[in-house]
Amino acid sequence: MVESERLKVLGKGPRREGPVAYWMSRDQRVDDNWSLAAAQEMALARKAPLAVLFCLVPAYKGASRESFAFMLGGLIETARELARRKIPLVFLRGDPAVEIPRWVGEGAVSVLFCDFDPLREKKRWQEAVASKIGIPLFEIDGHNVVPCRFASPKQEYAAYTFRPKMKRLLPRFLKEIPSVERHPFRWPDEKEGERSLKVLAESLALLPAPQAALGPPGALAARSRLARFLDEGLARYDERRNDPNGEGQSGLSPYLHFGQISAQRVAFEVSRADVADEAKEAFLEELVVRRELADNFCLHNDAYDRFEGFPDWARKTLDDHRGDERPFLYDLPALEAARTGDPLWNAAQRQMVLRGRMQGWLRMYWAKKILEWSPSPEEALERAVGLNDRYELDGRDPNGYAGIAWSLGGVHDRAWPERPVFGKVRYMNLAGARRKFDVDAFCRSIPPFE
DNA sequence: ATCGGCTCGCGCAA
DNA sequence: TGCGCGAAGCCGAT
Repeated sequence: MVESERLKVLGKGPRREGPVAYWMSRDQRVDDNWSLAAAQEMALARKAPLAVLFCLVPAYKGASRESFAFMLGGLIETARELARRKIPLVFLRGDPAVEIPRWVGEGAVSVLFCDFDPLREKKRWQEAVASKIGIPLFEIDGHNVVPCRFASPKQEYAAYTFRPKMKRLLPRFLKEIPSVERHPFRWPDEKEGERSLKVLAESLALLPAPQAALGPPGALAARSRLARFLDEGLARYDERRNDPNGEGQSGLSPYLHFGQISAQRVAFEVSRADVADEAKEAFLEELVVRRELADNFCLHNDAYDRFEGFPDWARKTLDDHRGDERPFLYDLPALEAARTGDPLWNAAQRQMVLRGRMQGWLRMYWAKKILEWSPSPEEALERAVGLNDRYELDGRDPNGYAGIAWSLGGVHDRAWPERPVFGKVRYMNLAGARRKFDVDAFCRSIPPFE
């Protein structure tokens, strides 16, 4: 039974007979998917067929072809899993605001479910779809462990204001998730799913061959990554996560971003793991508190990727320092090609481009240096967001926008001693990195661009 | 190696 | 209204 806390009615319409559909976007999995479970629950109650829709938006936010390949690889697995349960995955391409209503109308669908997503493009698509389809549109938040709208009704000032709310609510959401069963009511067009699978495979064939450095996509790969982390990484997570040398982090971020694994599943397994409480707390702090704080930030702050989204004190202090001399200025091509005077920054940039992921602590350092080396905060923000969205497998995600806003604009942070360019925004430098870990070993470990 | 100061504002206690 | 405290820090003093 899906909790009402996960549900928001985005569109209303008359109750009528007909198939049920789920417009999958951010949660691209079959297992542990509350939206899909809710859709099936309703379809079973109505003795109606069920289909899952996915609408691919070409060139979405400048994502790299490797990111698309990672997503499509996961979607093919999802399509096969759905087929085993006699549920077609219908694969559309184009503008969701056009394609979803068209398909819903042609199929005489009676109810549509969708995922929760706080980003503006997704909200606009959902609004457009809701206004066009004339049937109920139900949003289900199965991406967050504690549903975002329920966790807090406003933008949280910092982690310390959000953490107690999460701590209080988390236990009631750490539980088993209903599985999706073989659907007894057949979709009218039996070939629909097969045709989509073919289109998916063709789309994937046009993209670059999967690179081993990026890691394998899909729900199965995500589960085995989780199993390995529970086995080998979790116990020492607290001491190793901030060292870019080695495998201290879980490596789950790309899977979580595409919803190839459920955060609730990860949190549930971690909470039951046989390790010290400190290790669990440290990981759940990242997975739940920080990750879901990012959704909170984007949902309640329309300017989540703009200067105007920074807190007053940070905007003021950055304004005060606009005229400061910037001794090292790089243009975007120099940054993109990892040709700056900072070997650590260059290595971090290469790690992102070559592997589609950057170690967590380095992401902060990386973004702050872009502020230091850009003519204005606005330019820095645009560059950081653009590079992150393009090259990170987990780019185009609230976590990226919140992380960059933390680094450049003091979001969820506090004021620090005033200095050039940064003003009172927290500063980081290479000396600090050297204090924390072996910088040279890290730089050597990332190969140069050829 | 360790420590205090730097600095802002939220949220709670009073 | 006062007070404690906070994602990953820096820097200089001891």
